[in-house]
Amino acid sequence: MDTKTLCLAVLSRGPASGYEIKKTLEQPPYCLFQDTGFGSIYPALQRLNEDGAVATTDCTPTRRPAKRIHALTDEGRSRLLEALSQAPSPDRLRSDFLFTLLHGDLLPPDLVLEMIDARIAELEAKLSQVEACEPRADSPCAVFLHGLGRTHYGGCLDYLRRNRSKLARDLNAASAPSSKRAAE
Amino acid sequence: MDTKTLCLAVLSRGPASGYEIKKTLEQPPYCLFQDTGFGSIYPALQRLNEDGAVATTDCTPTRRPAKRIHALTDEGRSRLLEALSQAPSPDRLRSDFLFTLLHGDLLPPDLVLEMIDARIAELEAKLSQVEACEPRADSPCAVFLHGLGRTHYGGCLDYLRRNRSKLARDLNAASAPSSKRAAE
DNA sequence: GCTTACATGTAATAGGTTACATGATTCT
DNA sequence: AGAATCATGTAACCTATTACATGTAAGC
Repeated sequence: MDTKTLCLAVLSRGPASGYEIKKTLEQPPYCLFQDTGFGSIYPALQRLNEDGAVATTDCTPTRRPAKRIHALTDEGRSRLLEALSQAPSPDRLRSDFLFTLLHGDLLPPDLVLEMIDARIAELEAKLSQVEACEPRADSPCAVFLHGLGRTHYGGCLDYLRRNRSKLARDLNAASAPSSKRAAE
Repeated sequence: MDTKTLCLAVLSRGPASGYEIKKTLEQPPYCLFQDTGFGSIYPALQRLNEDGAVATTDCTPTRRPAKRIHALTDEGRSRLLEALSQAPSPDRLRSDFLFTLLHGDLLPPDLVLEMIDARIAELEAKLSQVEACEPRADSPCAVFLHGLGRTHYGGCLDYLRRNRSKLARDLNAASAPSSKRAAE
């Protein structure tokens, strides 16, 4: 999904400014599977306006960078529908954490364990963030997605918590086969 | 992680050509959280060679595009270690599927359900792919990651399978509040 | 008074993806 | 003989990130 479609999707919930779109995208559920900066949003909104997909009106002309509210047009709505109807392109995950973990054998055991602890803390934060934003009950899809998010984060968290100590043992056994110093 | 680090990591398992690196990256476990094309790999290897991080030797000089084997140098190894020791930057997931699902209320229920079925099939394929590649028992980190992958895919799959029918019901109830045609 | 949040936009850069270009070898 | 796989590389393009540039309003 390109930034234009992203903007259209957010605008389908109601008119908004570029700044507000960015804020919406920063919060769950969007922040869980998308990320975009101002540098992508503003140009996208301009092109969308040129193409007639959104109607832009200056809301606060007195203010210097006037707040520009963008509203979906019929053209924009049908474009969004079309984009959404396409077969979704495969997920793209870039995870430095997972990548590092895969090569954890090259690193000092303590460092690996620290990274896992940090990840556990992050997942806890994300999970409570997800749980905090209750989906609207009138949207079956939002409810479904909410549950999926909870399952995903909860499952990973659970795994990390339950297998951390085993990894710690195995790692220390591998790094000290004979008998180095035991504790630090 | 940029492509250069990716190449160094693959080369830490042993010398390889650019083509072989690409193949390795296409398979689990790498393919689960990374993706890179030839257009990124070959330039990266050239720069790595210029920087002295890898030693490149033409393996089959008779063949026209000679097979070029790249081997990690000490410089390359310490560079890899350094990159791996950094605090991992946050995961970046771009999921058209999740994005579409979030806006599923705008789409015909049947289309949403079809997408979920397709996703279930994809996840089944990925899970069996992950389960097929048994990690080396001597690498605690690889074993840990393998378990994490299984937990992740298994958990998502389980959720989708168990909640699909509920979503179908809710979606049809929402789209036909009174009494449209029942079946198609 | 200072800092944070609001608010928009441009320009430079870096990076990756796609398409192109070429050719050998192996399998069917 | 033809297709698929092996094998490397360049160039164009597209996109996103980053830094820059500017200014207001609200809260501390």
